[in-house]
Amino acid sequence: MATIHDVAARAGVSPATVSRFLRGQRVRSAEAIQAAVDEMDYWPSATAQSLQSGRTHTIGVVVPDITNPYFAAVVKGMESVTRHTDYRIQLANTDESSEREDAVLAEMIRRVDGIILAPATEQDQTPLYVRDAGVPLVFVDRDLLGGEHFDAVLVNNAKGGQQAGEHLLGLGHTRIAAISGSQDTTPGRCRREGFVKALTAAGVEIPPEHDLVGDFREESGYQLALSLLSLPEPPTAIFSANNLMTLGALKALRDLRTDIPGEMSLIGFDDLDTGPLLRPPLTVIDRPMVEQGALAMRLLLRRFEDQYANDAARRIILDTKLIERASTAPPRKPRTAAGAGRTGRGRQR
Amino acid sequence: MATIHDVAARAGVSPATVSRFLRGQRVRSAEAIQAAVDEMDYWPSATAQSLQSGRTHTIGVVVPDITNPYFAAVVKGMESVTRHTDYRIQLANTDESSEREDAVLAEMIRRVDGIILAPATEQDQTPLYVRDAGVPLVFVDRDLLGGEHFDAVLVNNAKGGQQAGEHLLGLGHTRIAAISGSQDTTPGRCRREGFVKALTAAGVEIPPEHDLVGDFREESGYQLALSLLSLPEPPTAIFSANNLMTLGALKALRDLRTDIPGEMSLIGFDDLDTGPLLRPPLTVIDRPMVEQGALAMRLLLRRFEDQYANDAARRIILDTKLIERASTAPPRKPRTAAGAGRTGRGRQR
DNA sequence: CCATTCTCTGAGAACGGTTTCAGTTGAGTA
DNA sequence: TACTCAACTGAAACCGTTCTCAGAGAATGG
Repeated sequence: MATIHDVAARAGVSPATVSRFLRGQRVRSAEAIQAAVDEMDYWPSATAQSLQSGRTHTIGVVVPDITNPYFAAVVKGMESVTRHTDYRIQLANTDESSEREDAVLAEMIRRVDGIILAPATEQDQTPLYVRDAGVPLVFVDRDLLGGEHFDAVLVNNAKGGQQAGEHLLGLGHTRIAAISGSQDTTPGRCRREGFVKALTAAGVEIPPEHDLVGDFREESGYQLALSLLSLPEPPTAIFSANNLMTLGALKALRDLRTDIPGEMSLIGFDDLDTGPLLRPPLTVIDRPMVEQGALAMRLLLRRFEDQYANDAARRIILDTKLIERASTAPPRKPRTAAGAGRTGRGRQR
Repeated sequence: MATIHDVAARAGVSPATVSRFLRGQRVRSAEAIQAAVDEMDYWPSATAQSLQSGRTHTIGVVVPDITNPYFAAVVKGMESVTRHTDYRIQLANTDESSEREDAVLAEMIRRVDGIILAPATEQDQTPLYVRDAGVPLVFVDRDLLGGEHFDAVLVNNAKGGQQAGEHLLGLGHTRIAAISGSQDTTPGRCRREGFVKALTAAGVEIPPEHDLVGDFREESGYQLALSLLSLPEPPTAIFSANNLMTLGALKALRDLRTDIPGEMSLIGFDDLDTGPLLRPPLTVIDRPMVEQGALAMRLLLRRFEDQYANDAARRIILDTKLIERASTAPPRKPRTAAGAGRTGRGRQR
């Protein structure tokens, strides 16, 4: 690997002059230097430049699970922004584990200029430590309790949950269940709160056995849906708080041959590529995904510009949107008298 | 940010001694140094260490599209390996563009210790340049013409295509179409070749208008499926060469209300999370995904161990597996006499 | 008690760039 | 011819580590 000294020697100038030439300054021996650079196929060492400048031009991106299509889309959005800059992305998964997140962050702050994080829980303290280390931090998808002073790109989860609730109520459901996400994450908590709020406002109560909490993974959606279906009096509609759990719930309903939406309506949070192709096509609360990633990256890159470096935290809250497809419908038997007879698990076809 | 000099001064020793202590050597003033490190919350600069050692402990991962569930899974597999090491992943998308890939690689070789690449085309020359630069390179999913001297983790694409063809033939199809991927990629070319070979071996010809080539993206699957359906004599079965194009084809069939598998059988390459949930559940050629990523990463990390650094290239070729679900079935009317009547586009229900 | 080994230490030179600072050069002017 | 000033240059310091090497001090052996 040729160094700047080698090039300088070959061109008959000092390393300083080569450095100046490469950064665009006018230099007397430009041709000679260019020739030497070409002949030796010289590229400056990024590491040496980083050491000198104190900047790595690398952004750390920490997400719970890259195979979750939502996060894949978010990362793609980030990439679409960095592509036009000289920043690159260092990626890490936390598998929804705070410990893993702590380890990743502690490591990362030594090698990146900024971090975009979807924290594993709202209570994490490590992110505060990241800021102390002088590394700008942007939250995406999930917030932190006391995170108001950090940039963030979120969605109005409470309203999204509310939309889901109101949609089911509007169809006439009254026995409604929720499969929520981890209650120590912002989306998990807020989606549930918004959902419950909608029901309460309509005078519909959600009994504890219908108010379940999962962990955002497919398996928990599957298990919790199974448990709902085995209740003596199962709900007529389920709200599932993220894409993977919705998939799990769908599998459970399929396994038990529950008719959707005849016997059970299902509404999810976050659309899927295959959402329209599923049997039945899924009704979901949708939100911008790629855009969220792109916005978060732009927010972060702004922090590197002197004029914005000390601005107040910018909190971008995007709106959710109901996409009505065919997995929700009015309940088959509108609740008439108090049911003494227990509703058997129906078999279709 | 405290430096090793600050710590040394505080502990009353030289920087060299602090460095030695930190790397586990025995040192007389261990307690004093430890105390200084703790009090100042000192962490060595990764950049300075890199400059000194010549290693960045970073692996570049270059894939066409991280939102493709296959590549997301592959990356996750890689991450599951690096997690237990002190290597991290730098991620880049190429959007299937050779130019973008060239730019990314040229940049990357200056900042990573090794690269795992799914090349945009088989003809790319830049990867050879990567090796010249002394950066170990491993191919995953896709190979390079003349890439035999590089480590690689691939699947037996030809055999996979053949399996797909034989499956359709076995069901009795004779009017069979293929929606292949880019023919300048290994998987695109080999899957098609294997598929055609199976048909040819059975004496079934695939006319040019049934032998279509897409670009691995959903939209091309959609468009090509549409064009197949608009033929005067459409096929009774389609083989689609990757997950996204299969999704596109499925959407086209859905849009035209084509009955699957009644009117049209569909077999895809690569399974999807939602594969079993789709209407109908998809028959696919499956392959290990997470494992492929993990294997590729292990292959690469081996190159950093002196004892393996100069070993011959290791080429791991994994097997594909047919997963029979409900999107393939015998053709409704087994081909009897030469059809003069043109088969209208059927409407169901 | 001296010679020999062993263990630990710090100064200083890398690593490969950029930046500062004090020149040097040469053109333009009096 | 001497003087001024702008444009360019190179030596050396610096970024924060690790490594080399010579030397100091302690332990061991005779």
